[in-house]
Amino acid sequence: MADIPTRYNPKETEDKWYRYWEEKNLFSARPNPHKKPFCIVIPPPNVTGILHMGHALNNTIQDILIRYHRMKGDESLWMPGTDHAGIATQNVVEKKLAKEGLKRQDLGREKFIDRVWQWREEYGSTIIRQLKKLGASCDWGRLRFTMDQEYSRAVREAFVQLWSKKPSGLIYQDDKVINWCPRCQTALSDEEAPHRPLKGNLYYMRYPLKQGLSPKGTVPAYVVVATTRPETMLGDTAVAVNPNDKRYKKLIGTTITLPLVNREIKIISDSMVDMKFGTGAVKVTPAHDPNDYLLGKKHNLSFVNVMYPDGRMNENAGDYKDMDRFEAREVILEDLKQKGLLDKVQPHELSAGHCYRCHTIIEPYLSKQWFVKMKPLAKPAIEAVKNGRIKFHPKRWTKVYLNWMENIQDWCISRQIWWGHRIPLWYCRDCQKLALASIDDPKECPICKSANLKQDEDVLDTWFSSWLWPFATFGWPFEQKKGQSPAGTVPSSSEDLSYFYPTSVLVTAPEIIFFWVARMIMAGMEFIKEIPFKDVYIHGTVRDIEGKKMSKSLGNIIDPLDIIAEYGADALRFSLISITAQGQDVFLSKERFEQGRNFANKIWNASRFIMMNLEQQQGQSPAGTVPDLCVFFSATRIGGSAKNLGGKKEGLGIVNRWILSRFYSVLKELDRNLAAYKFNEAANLLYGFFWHEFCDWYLEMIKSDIGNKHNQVVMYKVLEKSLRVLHPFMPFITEELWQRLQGFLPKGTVPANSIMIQPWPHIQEQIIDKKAETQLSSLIELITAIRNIRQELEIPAQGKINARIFITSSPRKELLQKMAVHIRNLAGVEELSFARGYKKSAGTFETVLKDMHIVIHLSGATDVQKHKHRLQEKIKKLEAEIRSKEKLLGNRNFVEKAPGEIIESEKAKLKELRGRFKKMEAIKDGLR
RNA sequence: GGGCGCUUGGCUCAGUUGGUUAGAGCGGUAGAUUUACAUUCUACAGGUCAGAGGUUCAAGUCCUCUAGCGCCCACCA
Repeated sequence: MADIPTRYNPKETEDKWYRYWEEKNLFSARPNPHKKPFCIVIPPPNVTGILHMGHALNNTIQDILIRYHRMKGDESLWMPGTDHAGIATQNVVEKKLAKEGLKRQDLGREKFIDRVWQWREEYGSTIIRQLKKLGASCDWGRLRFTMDQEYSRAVREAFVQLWSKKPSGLIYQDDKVINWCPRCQTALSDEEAPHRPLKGNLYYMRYPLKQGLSPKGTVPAYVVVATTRPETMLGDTAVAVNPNDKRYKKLIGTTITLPLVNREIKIISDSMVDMKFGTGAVKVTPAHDPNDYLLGKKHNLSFVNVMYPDGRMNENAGDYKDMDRFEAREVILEDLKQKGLLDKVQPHELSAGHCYRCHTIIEPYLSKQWFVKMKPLAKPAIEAVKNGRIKFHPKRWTKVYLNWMENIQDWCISRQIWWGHRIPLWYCRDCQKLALASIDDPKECPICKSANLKQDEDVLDTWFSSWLWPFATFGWPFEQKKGQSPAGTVPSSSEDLSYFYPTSVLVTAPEIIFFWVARMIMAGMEFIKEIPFKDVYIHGTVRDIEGKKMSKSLGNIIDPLDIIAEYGADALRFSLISITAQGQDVFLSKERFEQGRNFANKIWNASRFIMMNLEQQQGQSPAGTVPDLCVFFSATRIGGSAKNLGGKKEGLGIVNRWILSRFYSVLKELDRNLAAYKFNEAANLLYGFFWHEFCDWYLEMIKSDIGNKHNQVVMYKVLEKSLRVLHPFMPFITEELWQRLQGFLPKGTVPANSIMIQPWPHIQEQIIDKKAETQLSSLIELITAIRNIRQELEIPAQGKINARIFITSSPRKELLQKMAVHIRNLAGVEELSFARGYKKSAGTFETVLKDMHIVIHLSGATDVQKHKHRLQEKIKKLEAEIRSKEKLLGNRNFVEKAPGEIIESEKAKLKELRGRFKKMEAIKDGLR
């Protein structure tokens, strides 16, 4: 077949087939009562996202599952979409504005939001295009966006439901110290402010007592407090000590004059104070520390906020007003030093929250925010996992989930940004009351009927919309929906939801468990009263070869799109999967992708070879015109029983029976691995089977008689089925080759559309032939042994050797005789003979292999010493093995307690080893 | 302070419920090639499975402890 190039070129196939699949609408899924549903909702990437290796891994896994189930006959839906990613997207657009010298405030809220939408029109589909490059078979007709009108309605619905939950709503507003990002200028949830270690200092500051030194010197002049954030001292409203601390007992209730601001504050006592830390006296800043906030509440302290939202000091900071918080720190320290109030400075490792979007150090900040009460939501979500309705894979994540859920804190959901779902609460400007929470924009105040209403300024946390993803994407809520979509297009009732929900599996990374997985479970239980998914598969994090997380700032990124361009999407997918052990992190280097590329090329060339030979047998005309082959193809109908082949299975010949048996044995294991989410094992299984068994042994063996009809049929069948089972892993190359193979189908058979909708091969137990598998592995062993001697003795490849095989069992002898042609061809043996009884002859080189004694006759000189040396080494190994077996079998405990079959096999093994040892010794002694 | 993961040939990693001689890819060494594929083929070398103890007839695999590395959570100012 002259038109098949010798190398696989992904560029010529990938886009072509992706377009084809989309045109044929092969990704779409609709409720089908005759099929089982299988559904995955995609973790919606940010609209600002560009495909990174984490995405590539995450989506390859999902695509494998979806394609696998689609082929297995499930109605398989992969629901796609993107996330509006409030803060991230707003930041991107603000940066763009900054280049024009503008701030978002210059535009105003509405115009700014218009700009964001504009931005999303232009760039928002980048990630979708990239997912397509990867081969993702999402049902794109259903693409959702969390800011879509329909979706936004779901968000409001969820808010209002929680708000109006009986007996008391689950949403409340409160003044609390929350995580504040001074750069993004918004509140964040605890999850959005991960703690990172920070090198800093512990500053010991002297706070003078108001009464000063007592006459007898029994009271000190000052109390020393330690802090890592000196700038917050401007907001101190107390100093706290432990009530049991003898050092400070007398001072409790006395007054301190706070330096620099000269505020009078009290020394209070609280058991929360750790006597062992610092000086045992702690400054209390209720407006800038969550602990101090609690103390402040408990002891009725005043709350002095000393910062503007942007992290500069405010009017409460006196002389330090308008300084940045870290600049103020330095100046304050200097001023304290001047006054002799800086006691000492110690280096100190601390950890501080960082904004997960811009990495700025979080300021604990007192402000009025909206919260969701989480305990009531967590309860059923904990139950769903505890009773096994939702399972984590690997299991260990269950504990992580439960631990978090059982200690869950209320969720701060208000954000002081513009891009997002605005909180659906309205206030009346006239009666000055909170008017209502509503799904639709209200026209008037329900209390005073005024139309002068104002909506809350804040937007909701992005995750407040994502947690609804598994059902909001199906059009929830339904009852309020008016009007159906045009007949026969997208079902707009709850039909989809009731068919596909609960979804089958959620695939994501560990860092998303709290943000999203846990919350989706809570939302599912709360709003649908049903779990959102049955399985959660947590895969590892993609790291660079040194174990660092890949990130732009570290500059260690391997761009999946570069890999696709260089090696192809299939290579990217296959390599990623084959190195990703279940749930373990992935350490990546570019070279890793060569394996995938090489494998793709191997598949390509094996197919090329087979097609060339099918064609050669059939002349240049389309294959199906050769009647003989037609008969065979129709007799064997894909998936048909091998018994139909040429009358009976035996007629196929042992090599064909072997490869068919291996295929189905591998298939069995493949199914097992996929069901257990062991993708790497599945991939490596296919790799080993296709490359080493099918190409290196099977094709090499049938090569010499490739025109044989049995060989023709079997090589075709195994190739065709291998392509199918490889398809979920490597969709593009398998489609390309499978389409080419269609040309060999008998005339009149209508070729199917695409490999992706072919049935997944059924396991055919009657074709699995363990006897043939054993026989072939013994043949392979024999051939390998002869090759080994050959190379050991440095016999050139063209050098002729003759071999005589002594074998006592006559059925085994007959069998080997039948396969003699393979021994000749693959081991390069010219004259081959078999005999039952061993006879010593001169000028030979020998080795012993289980029940076979191999004698090689050579012409020409060879290195006898080398051979002898190697023999000696093998004998040594044998001796060691024999000794350990003897010891084992000599152990009374073993003989009494081990299962009979184990003992028997050990005995047989020992016998065989002893026999082999004897023969090897004899061979060695025969050598001079 | 809790929790989790990892430690297996030069490198990167697999190893199901304990049961023959612990596997793969890359790298190394030696050889092959007008043959489907040099993105190839063949053969070889290389491992006391981090350390110690325990359970067991039998441990890379189960238990305990130790060491090193990594991650997550937590209000040590």
